[in-house]
Amino acid sequence: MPTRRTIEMNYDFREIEAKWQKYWADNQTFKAENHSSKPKFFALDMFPYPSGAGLHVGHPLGYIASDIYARYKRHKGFNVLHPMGYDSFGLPAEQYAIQTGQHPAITTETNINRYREQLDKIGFSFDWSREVRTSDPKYYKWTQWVFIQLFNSWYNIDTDKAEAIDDLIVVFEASGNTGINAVCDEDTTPFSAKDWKAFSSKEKQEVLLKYRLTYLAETEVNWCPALGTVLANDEIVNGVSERGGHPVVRKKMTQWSMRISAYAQRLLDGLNKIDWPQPLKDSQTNWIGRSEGASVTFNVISTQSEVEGEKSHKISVFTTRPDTIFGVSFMTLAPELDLVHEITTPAQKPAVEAYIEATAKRSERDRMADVKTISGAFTGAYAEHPFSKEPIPIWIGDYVLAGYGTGAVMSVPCGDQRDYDFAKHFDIPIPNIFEGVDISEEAFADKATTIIGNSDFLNGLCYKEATRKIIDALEALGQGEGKINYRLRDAVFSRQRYWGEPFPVYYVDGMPQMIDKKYLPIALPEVEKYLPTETGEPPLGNATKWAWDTKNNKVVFNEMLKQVQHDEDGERHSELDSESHQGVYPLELNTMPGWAGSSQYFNRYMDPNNEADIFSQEAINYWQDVDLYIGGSEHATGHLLYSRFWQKFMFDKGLVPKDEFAKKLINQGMITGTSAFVYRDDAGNFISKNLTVDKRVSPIHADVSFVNAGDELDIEAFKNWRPEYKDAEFILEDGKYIVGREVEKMSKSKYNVVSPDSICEEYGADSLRLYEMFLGPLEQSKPWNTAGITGTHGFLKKLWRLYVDDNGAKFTDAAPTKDNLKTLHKTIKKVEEDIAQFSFNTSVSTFMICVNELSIQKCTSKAILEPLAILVSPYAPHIAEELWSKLGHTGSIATIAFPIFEESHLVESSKEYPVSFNGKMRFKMELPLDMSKDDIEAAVMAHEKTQAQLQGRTPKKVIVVPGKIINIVG
RNA sequence: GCUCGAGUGGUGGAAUUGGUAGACACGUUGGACUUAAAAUCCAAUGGACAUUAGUCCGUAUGGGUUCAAGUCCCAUCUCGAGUACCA
Repeated sequence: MPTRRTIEMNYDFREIEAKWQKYWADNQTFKAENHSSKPKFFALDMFPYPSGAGLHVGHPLGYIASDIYARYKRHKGFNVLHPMGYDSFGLPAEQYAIQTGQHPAITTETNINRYREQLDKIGFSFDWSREVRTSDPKYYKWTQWVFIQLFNSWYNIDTDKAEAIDDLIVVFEASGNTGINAVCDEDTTPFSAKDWKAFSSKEKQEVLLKYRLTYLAETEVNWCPALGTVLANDEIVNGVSERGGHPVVRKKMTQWSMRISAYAQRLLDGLNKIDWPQPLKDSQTNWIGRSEGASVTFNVISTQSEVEGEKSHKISVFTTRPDTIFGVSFMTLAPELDLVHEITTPAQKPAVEAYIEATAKRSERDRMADVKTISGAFTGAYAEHPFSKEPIPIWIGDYVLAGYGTGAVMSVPCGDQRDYDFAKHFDIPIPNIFEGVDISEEAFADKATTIIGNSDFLNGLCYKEATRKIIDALEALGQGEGKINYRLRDAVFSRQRYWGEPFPVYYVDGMPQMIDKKYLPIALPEVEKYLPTETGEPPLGNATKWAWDTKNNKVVFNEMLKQVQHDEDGERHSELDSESHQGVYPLELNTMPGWAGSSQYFNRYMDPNNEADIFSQEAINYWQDVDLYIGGSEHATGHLLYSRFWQKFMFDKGLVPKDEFAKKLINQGMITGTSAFVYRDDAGNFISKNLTVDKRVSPIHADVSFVNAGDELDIEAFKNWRPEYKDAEFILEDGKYIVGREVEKMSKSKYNVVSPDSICEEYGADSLRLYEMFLGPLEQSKPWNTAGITGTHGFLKKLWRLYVDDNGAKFTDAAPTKDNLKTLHKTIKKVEEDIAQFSFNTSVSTFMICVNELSIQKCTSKAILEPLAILVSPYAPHIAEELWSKLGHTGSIATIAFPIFEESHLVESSKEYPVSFNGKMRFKMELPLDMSKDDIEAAVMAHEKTQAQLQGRTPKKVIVVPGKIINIVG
């Protein structure tokens, strides 16, 4: 039993860490103030989804890095905002609810509590008074509120920002929509002020919906009738659902969409002013996919079969190569375009319809994955070339995607490989419009060396000139114009799920109405079952109390609705005539997607308990934006793009002062697990790894907790793991069973998960924090190996012994020696440089070197040991606090000023020069640093080893770089 | 296919503007202390040759630039991440 004395003298991390974690909580040490004379610093982590599996050692990596930075900034005199919260809406909780009937709110609460316990044990300096949870009605009230703001806005291209929909109505009333330059639906038709005034209220709402930044639209989704739900592309494998293997069909559904495409150019431009990793910026750039070119309209030539009175058709295409327009030998349409049915001739109808049916069966992903197979069908129709007036056959082909551009291309086989392959396959002519280029084998797509030929008025021109000239000609003809196209599509914002934010929306006459801010939040209703309804409605269709009473402004029971009608597809419609509804209307049944709650949480942290506003202007004006954001790169084109979009929208509305929410972003790398394998032969025996050569064995994952640092298996533990292993035979080598090891993603199913709890228990949080950083560069992925933690744990013990030994406190008031000061200041310098570059692994080594040197120097001087404790504090805060109090200080070390580096302690008078011969280092010699080049050369030449190296030769050249190196050539 | 990133001992990884390759750890080996173990401390540890002195090889591969290359240039290979018929 340890005496009081040994607890005092030994590094008892368990007691120390518990003590300081309690101190920080009791004293609210890390509470950030919204009023401060100090400069602000906002250090943010991507908040986690609280899964049932808890944290493994990979999760805290980024949190430790940002915590070190946050603590460092406090030492540097900043008012630091370092919050944490939970992205607590999501599918796993809902799945669990479906299986067990347990309410997702309960499992979510349980998981959050477990996360909190695990996070607390690691000693983070989070300001927990600012915690947010996306599934908390007090939080999602503001998610709903932002949605309403988006609904009430439209995008004005002339001012290049979002503006109030009310202002748009004023314009409509005065002059219709013809003078408006807005981002809106493609099918928006022109109307005058007079037309507008003549529209019914419903017609007006329909028109406005085409302009709103969030709007209802028919979207194609992957519908799985058996599961009664919509699936994401990656939930579909080989055309059937991943869960259950049910068939999936493409289906059009009315869903909320976000007009993010309005911000495409600004999202692109904004990348230039933020310090984010280049790969992440690249992937956003590719995702937005800007391409410059022209839109060209082709007239479809009337066919004899055309029904009388049918309007003439036009096909609009986008092309990046309008200069090659004289090389067009056919056009290709996406099979799903409605236009296809309208232009197909009777003779071609069977072939075309068969083809459309065949492509509908393939998922979008299948179609995209299969690049090699060329398929298509001729419609029998022809388009007219805008200049040559020649007829151009119109084909359909699944290599043209309905969702990109207009879903139609002008095919130039000599200039585009896909068009070339298509033309070859179907024996379509391939006219050559390039000067001096052979296209008998493949298409020619190099813009830089293009000289146009065989193209009427474009002959002899290069790509740039031809493009300019053809766009002018198209404009003169009224059949085209220069255009910039973006790949970025509007984002679907509806999910047929239960565990998400409800929309603050009810429907009158099928038109969506927003609920006033006063009555928010609209809380998730209770449901019996979390599955879709029998009629195929989303889970909220099961709610019995889910209607909006506009008289009393509250959610009421569905009985208050007079009737609910369903159409053939099972969709609920509010076909209640205005007499019968008595002011009660059906509420939206969809919920918001996972990214809704995470798109503005960083701003909410600034003023998380504000009930009147999303945040006060005072708070946002003080905190401004995120100074450092750390998180995984997997969010590159999801969360990080949507958040930037919402931020720009909020900026347009004057709600936030910055149009980019995070100045600096770092992607932490993944920590991989080192899986362990045992090898079972056909007889069921387990054979030690090195005896498996030439044997037929199957590797089986063994839990890594059964394996020691020497890869030896704890056979008893393994036998007790599973009943089927109870009586297994083990064939040993040298009396041991050795496992095989392999680096894989850390995952429960691979039994290679290491939990931070057991590490904290055995070695302490400070050891864990240091080790996670010591593993390697923050941004790289690296394998976890628990055995190595003895390195950082040993360092902490060594650090402790610098201050305390068996006789108690060691430190003295003795003046520091020159060596002591040199060691200290070398460390300050290196650590500050490392933190500035987020190179935390090298600063841990630097601490080790520092402590090794001070131990050798037998340093006991408080003048060294006090600043050292502060230096270490961001990395290993518990031990630093304890040492600080042992040094006689009261209160926390957290805001004590960081030691100041003084160059004077590092000034050297001499240098041990490496002396190289023909670039190879042979020996070293100590020389004064102020020695002139000539004197150095003379000294080196006089050295006996130089003569031995030269063996009588005369050097051709002697290179002296003062303070660096000497190289003798010859 | 395209875009981006990375290849250094048995392992994780160091190495400012080109200037002593392998810091710091883990592991391994030997030693001290101990009845023993743990803990701790000391020493060795890229490879080959050599009694020592020392020599040669060595940062994925092949070239190149340079007094000097892990670092710069060209080509190739391998691995990882993202993305995908984008007109």
